[in-house]
Amino acid sequence: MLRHESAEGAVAVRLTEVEAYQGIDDPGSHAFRGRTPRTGVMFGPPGHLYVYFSYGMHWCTNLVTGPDGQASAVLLRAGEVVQGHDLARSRRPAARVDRDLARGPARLASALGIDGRLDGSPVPSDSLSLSLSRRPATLSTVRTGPRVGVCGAGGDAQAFPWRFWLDADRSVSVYRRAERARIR
DNA sequence: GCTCCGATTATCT
DNA sequence: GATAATCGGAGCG
Repeated sequence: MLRHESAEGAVAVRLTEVEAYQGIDDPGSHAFRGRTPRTGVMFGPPGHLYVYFSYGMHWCTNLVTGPDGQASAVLLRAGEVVQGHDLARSRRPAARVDRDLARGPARLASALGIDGRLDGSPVPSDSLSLSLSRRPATLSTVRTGPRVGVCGAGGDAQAFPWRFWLDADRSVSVYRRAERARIR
């Protein structure tokens, strides 16, 4: 469960879908081409947010997981809002039902009120915390598969089956064009 | 529920 | 100058 408390209030999300990115050896990772100004945080110590801007309009949130210098991170792809529903709804006016509040990486960042200003923020901190959910995942409910929207070798389902989601959880993001196109 | 399509810009080559 | 770890809305069923 990830919780962000800002001046507007607190929103917490129970994570239901993530993707792993290993680092400089992973062709699907932003870190693959080495350290750049954008990816600098990923190369730092674990326990920090790596927030990047995608497709010209969306923010996506990662948690740096590997040791200093390794650039491993986990992309937070989807979740279920479990605290601060009203605030999350006001940040996500396009979501018609609560299930869609954090169903997708950019939606999750938006619902939590995370943007580029939080790039590099430590977790935990006064405003950010990560904790066990009241409904923790079990091995039998976690499914794995190819990562979404990753182009080239990094999207190879055999080599990098590093998308993890809760089976049958309706807050898991839907497959969209980028992934379907790769399957064909 | 599904498919198609356009929006919009930081980042790197 | 091309690309991209995406989303929302329209139209259909």
